[in-house]
Amino acid sequence: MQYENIHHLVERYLSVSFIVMRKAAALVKYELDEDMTNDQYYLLRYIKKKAKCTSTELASLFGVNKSAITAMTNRLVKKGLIQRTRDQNDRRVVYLTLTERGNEWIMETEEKIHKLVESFISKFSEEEIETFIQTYEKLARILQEMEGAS
Amino acid sequence: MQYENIHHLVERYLSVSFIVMRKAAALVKYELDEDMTNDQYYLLRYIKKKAKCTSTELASLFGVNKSAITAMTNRLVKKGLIQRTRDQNDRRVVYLTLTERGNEWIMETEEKIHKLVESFISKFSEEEIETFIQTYEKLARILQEMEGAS
DNA sequence: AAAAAATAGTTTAACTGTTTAACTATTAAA
DNA sequence: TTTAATAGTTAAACAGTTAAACTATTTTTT
Repeated sequence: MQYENIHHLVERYLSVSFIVMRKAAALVKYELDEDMTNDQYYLLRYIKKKAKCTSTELASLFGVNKSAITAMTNRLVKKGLIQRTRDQNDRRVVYLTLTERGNEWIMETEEKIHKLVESFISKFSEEEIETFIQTYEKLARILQEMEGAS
Repeated sequence: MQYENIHHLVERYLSVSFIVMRKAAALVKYELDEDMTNDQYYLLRYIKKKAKCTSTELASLFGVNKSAITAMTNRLVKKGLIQRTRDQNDRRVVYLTLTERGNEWIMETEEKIHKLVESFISKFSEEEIETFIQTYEKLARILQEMEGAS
């Protein structure tokens, strides 16, 4: 498939995705407690959704080495927001779960972040945002497939 | 404006934007030389586009403190990819420009990154991608306005 | 014109996130 | 029962970030 202005489309995509990434990150950061980072928020958010998960799973989700996850989880354990428990059937595996404090923190924070996202999503028509998210989700699937292929 | 499933839309947006951000970053990184980072690519890309720019401008673009830009530009100067020159009219101002090597590097790299982005953009119909980018650009404008307001 | 305030950029210390390589412990496969 | 593979950690080195204090210069106020 070949478009006339493919070069221009790519330029627009690169510029806009960079800007949205940085500005959205800044707005999310603004909602968090002083001592918490965006990555820590996304990590806790994921554990909350899955109830429990492993380092390997997080490394794949974040697209980083497992040792990066070890470092991040160490900080969250130190803060008392998550805990490690070994699988009794396969003692290589370590499950990460939220502590009570971790659960409270992510609940409160999710509320703030939801309000933030609502505040800009509500500036689009329902049809526009639905179409946008559908294409975005298709893009996510394509990127995940490409990762495996390359 | 109130949607029925606003909560669900926000959840989808948060999940998909996180995944696309991380996976796209991994794919871009894969195209770069070993010793170059994504942020360095985006910084050089911006200087190329503007021909010359200042720390303050980059700090605003990246949404970070000026000292973060100083650190980044120091590394790029050390690598011989950019250079600093003082404005003769206002000697507080330092302009950043590409060196010849910096220009060559960004030209080669832009070609690789364009091919990468084309490879997934071409999986959408022209109408779908045009609509998507338009909404994405509208989102970028909204986020930039919000930043000023908050 | 002199003093005060604002602007552009740098330095430093401390921290988060990241990779690579070497490592431990455990389980699965030959 | 060796050998492989898997799950996770450690340590060193670096990129990116913030906050606060700083230098140098220009603009505004009085």
